[in-house]
Amino acid sequence: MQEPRRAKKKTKATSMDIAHRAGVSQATVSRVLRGSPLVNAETRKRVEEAVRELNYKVDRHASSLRTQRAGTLALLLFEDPTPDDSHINPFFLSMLGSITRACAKHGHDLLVSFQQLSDDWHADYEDSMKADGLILLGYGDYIAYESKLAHLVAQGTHFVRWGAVLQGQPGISIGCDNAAGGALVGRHLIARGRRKVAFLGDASTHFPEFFARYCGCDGALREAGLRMNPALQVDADSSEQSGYDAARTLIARGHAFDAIFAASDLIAIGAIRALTEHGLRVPDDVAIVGFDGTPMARFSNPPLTTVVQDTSGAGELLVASLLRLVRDEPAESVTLMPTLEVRASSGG
Amino acid sequence: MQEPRRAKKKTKATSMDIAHRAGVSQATVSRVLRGSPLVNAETRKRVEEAVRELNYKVDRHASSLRTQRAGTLALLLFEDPTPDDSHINPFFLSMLGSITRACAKHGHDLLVSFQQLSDDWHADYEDSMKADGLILLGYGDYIAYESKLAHLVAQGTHFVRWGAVLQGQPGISIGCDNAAGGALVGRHLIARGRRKVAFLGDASTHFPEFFARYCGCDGALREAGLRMNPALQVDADSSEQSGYDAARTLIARGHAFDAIFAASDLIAIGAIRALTEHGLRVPDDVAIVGFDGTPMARFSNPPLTTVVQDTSGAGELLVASLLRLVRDEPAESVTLMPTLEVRASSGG
DNA sequence: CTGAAAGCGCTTACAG
DNA sequence: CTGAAAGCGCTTACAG
Repeated sequence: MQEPRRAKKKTKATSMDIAHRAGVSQATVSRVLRGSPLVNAETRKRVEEAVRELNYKVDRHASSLRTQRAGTLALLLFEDPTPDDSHINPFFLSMLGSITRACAKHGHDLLVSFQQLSDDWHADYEDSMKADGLILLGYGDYIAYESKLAHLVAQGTHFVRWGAVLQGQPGISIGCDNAAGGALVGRHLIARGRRKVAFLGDASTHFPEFFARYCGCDGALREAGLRMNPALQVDADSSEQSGYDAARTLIARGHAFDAIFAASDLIAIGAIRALTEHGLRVPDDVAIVGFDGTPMARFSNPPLTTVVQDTSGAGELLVASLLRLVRDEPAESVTLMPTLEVRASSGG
Repeated sequence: MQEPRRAKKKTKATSMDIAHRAGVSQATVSRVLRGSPLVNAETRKRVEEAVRELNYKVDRHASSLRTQRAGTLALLLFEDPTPDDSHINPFFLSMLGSITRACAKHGHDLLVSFQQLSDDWHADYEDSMKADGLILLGYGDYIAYESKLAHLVAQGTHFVRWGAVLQGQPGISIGCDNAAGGALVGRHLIARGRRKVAFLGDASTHFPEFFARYCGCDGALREAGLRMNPALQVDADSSEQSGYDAARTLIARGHAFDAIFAASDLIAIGAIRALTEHGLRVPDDVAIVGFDGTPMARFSNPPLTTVVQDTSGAGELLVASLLRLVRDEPAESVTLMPTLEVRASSGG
């Protein structure tokens, strides 16, 4: 007899209970639940009824132990530059949303974990059978990052990452066409009559996403006989504070500029704050364009023109590609086209 | 012979492999890995070495099947009013961050799932042994919600929820002391010389969090011989658009007001936009205070005074309480004290 | 179309 | 302190 100290959960039904109730073997119950065609329609109906009556759910661990499939993916979210709580880049949170939805659509569960880029990664999700594969999300110094990717490949880990798609890169990546995005910005600013475009964000091979945005914008300027001026580039990582600091540095240098291309929306919003404090008007004195298409771009003052990344498409593609890898099917890196959303910060 | 079509993952090591290598029984390997004291120090060392050499990880499914513990919690995030992708309330995303961290700290994994409040919930995470318990996050019509909570209790599901802590409520809740937060706002506005305080947000038992904020503010006004004027209350759910619409409605009503207490930061930011469009200055003509303490409050223009909820404390408490329930230990509902962060939108 | 049986990789009484 | 053995709840060849 169980001690009824508190409302005890009644013991969970097993496939044995279902079998008994439906008058079939336990193997047949399993066949029905896995959707095997090898079951008589009548039998199937009896089993399904028993399943409903007892509110039976297949035990995930028993099933996974037998099939050697977890039915789960793991999302590793890197948050290196801003280790302070709750200050995750909102762009990655949009990605998290779309990845979660894509997982559900593909009938998989999603484990979420935050990682320091510097840490040993929880790549052991797969070794412990907790997940069939990994989705890596978050930027950081790519040079350090790449060797870890190579390590994952060497271990045979199934993974996809979000980020710059580069030649000869280990593993497969899904990323925004950052150069195309940068070109959209360059052409837009030129069409608005701007000539001296500053860039806030690291622009080196250590941060290939930002670098490609820079180069794309430069390419568009060159089409118009202009070019980016390295004296108007200031390093910044993707945070409001960093954007604020970078804009102040830019102003302090004393070179003239009439537009800022910020490598991310957060940087742009920090830059607007710095410019406003300094008595510069946006967009009258300086046009500003961000990158990412985060919700806050719409609410900033003035509303921010931004390059919108296709987060829904990205989530779906990340999940679908990873599931292909898990099934040992071929998959390849893909680049997604961004779009420009014009708002008041660049003259509307 | 395996077909070497592509780099095959070498077969995963099992505890048997470790046992063989360390020259002990498989049972002893298991004891070492579970930290049993019933192992000789020498033996332990040999086993640990073999574990390291073969990069062995305990198989989660085998372990969980045996122990009947998943070692995993599930987070159900409701997003009813705004089903459009990527527009999740940033406050909940902060919560997600802190919950993730708290889970890691307590040695548990976290499954994340988005749910429609109207749907059948994925309460079956526990029935299928995928998770030991549920964390419920997200507001919505509480009246509809409460019956679902009662249902979960009746089923013996282990869960905690974030939200208003009410008398006689089913299950346990962790929530902000919304009335105290409202009182902070009321006293602050009075101290700034404001007298006619409008409220943007539903204020009924259907939305007990907003309602308590309203009542708390009203209580503070009464201490000063004033009170909230129902004619200055406009319904709104927690979105920028809804805040914008509500502020326009408020203005259209034509009653004088010199302050707005917005039930959330998103509502406040929408309200600022509406006021600005209408030629009203913040804070000179109207002081505005939000609620939540989201990152965007700092970046809004003007920066938004807001009631900061303790998301780190909340995440930790949610996880710790749920784990107590899972272990059949007593746990109870708790209310967390918020703080007021004063910025320029209320006169600084 | 169905059942009996083996086995996935652990954990933990039980016996020594 | 250690090993042999049972068993967690499934899935899937195998035999009929």
